Amino acid sequence: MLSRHITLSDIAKKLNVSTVTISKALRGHPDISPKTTKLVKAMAEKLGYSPNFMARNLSARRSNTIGVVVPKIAHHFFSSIIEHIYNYAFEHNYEIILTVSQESEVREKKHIQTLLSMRVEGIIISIAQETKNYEIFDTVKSREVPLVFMDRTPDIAEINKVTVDDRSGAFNAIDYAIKLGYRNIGHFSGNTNINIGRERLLGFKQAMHSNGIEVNPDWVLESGFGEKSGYDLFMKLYKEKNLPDLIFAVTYPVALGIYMAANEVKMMIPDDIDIICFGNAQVQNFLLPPLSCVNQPTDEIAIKSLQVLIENIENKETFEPKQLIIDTNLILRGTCVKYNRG
Amino acid sequence: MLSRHITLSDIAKKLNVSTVTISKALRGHPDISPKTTKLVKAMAEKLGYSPNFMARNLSARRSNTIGVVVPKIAHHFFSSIIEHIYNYAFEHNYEIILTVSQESEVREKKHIQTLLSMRVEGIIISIAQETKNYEIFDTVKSREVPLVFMDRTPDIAEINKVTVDDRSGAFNAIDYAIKLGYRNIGHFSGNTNINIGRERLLGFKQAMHSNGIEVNPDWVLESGFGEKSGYDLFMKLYKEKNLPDLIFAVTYPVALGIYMAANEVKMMIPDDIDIICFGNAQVQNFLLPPLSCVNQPTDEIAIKSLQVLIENIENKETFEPKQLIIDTNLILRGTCVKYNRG
DNA sequence: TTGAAAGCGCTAACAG
DNA sequence: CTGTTAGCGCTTTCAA
Repeated sequence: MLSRHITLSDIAKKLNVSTVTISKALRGHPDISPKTTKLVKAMAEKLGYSPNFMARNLSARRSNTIGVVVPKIAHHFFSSIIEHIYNYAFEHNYEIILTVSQESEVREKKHIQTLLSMRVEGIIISIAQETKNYEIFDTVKSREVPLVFMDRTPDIAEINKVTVDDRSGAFNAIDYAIKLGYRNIGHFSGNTNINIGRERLLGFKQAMHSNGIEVNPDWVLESGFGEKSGYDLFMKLYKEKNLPDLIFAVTYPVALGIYMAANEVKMMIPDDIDIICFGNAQVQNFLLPPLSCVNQPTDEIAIKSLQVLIENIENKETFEPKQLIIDTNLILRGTCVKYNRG
Repeated sequence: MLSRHITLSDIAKKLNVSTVTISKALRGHPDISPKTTKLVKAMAEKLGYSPNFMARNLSARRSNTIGVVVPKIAHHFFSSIIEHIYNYAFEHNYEIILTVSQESEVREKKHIQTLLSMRVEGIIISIAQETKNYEIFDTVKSREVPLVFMDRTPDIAEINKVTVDDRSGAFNAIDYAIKLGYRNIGHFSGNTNINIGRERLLGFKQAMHSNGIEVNPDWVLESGFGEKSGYDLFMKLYKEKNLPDLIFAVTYPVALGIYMAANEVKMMIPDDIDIICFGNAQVQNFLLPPLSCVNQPTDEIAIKSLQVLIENIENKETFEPKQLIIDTNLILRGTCVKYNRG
């Protein structure tokens, strides 16, 4: 780092004033006369001054920075959410420090510690699928750093949460499918340790029950949220020669994994096996066949999460934890073939 | 921020030693006896101490942090690269500050200034498509902050660059297509202001020329790198009733835009119109039809970029700018239909 | 082996 | 309007 960087006192010396004057002038403080302010700014510009973020924040005791922890980034749902978070934060003058846990609890914990170390003013997190120990969140709380759980949340009371209505999203999808005539329906549920897995599974079961259909336990399989899970589970059922007619995939990547596996064993979607998944991505329109899904509005999730967080940051004393639930909607495309033939 | 955070002196008081002892002990400095070190660490743990990143870096004059600027994030190429960068940085004990320019020159500049302000030790950047003014990069240079341009680079000598071999990637794809029998080939070239647009266009033209085929200027269209560009250009040609047999799309999103447009006007890919694009994504296998592409190894791009950067950071005195060029390979799938029928 | 002193670059009080 | 003083939390000499 070595001081190739201009400091306040460099400018001060040039102008024969104190560093305080410079500091104030640069921030447009009303103490300083317009004349001096102009002069100072000009000199700063000329010298290529760039304020030392760390010194400034250390001194001012605030960082204007928000930490974000997501499990994955090369995944449409998260990359889209992150993009929205960046945009909104940018408009509201917060910096974002993004970290990626890679679905690892250890890494997640380390990232949170780093963020605390950076003295971020708040954290938005979507927890890793393997996360079981919630102590670290207590740590965050004890540091009085506002925290918002987004989409993937642990089961803790009195926290800020922004989730989608997973249960009714799943319910509506399956209920609709049943009304179309599907009976043999399976569900690749991801990890039911996490709310999204658990709730989607619940919605699935409720839809089955309320339509008087038995759930076949062979077809309701738990695993992860990625391509590999979809691929592996499909292959398992394929080898057992025990495939349902329709699979409800807990995420879009899981559905992709099914496409991959089906493709490999030359089974045709949607005729031999059909799919609906939770989570939308534009590209689903162009899959072979186009993939039906439960749409979760990523922009709304991102913006609401940030709004809650900022509100919490800016009204620490009076703020009460908020739980927002965002609606989903069913989008029917090439899969869910009975819809198209109906 | 208010001090809900434990400091060195909090620990020091508890233990009746100086902050210096604590500081050293915590960092495992050999000055301190194993006994005290153990005691200090235990107490720090107990109190939930987390070092103040800003204070530490301000004092130590280094941040152990690397800044990254990308134009987009909800795009497989970049999200994949970023994921690799995170992983590699994590292993090498650097923090990553990721920023997204959204293809905007203004935002890009602001982000770079923020990164400088944060005193990052180096920057990896993939420039926005509209960026024309390179002054900011001189600023970075004058601050002696190592800089690596990744994939999308400006035309400046004496800089670190990690790019793929865009020209021969494009050349090979088109040359191959021609040998398969295609004659009426168009190219949606993106923005040729940037190396990747320019080089891919060049490769395209060279392949055409070297096979003695005239380039039809109506079919070689410049625009952006996103879905919308592909969509708009396709619609333009469609309305003019002047479509080639094969379109070479400068990026995967541009190709997706073509899928969207073709779908809308009920033209069939690959029979009515065919596509090859630059850039790979796993999901391309499952498009209707699967999309042929020039594959760019994102892991290699990411890791090499970071390696060059870290080398530059750690050997500032002796380091010489490096230009790495990474090979591509052609992946033929459902599009490029003559291949499949050949 | 430990600690006192000084300072990183900046800002918040308070005085002048 | 401007400057002095003090201190944010930490690390780096250098002395004890």
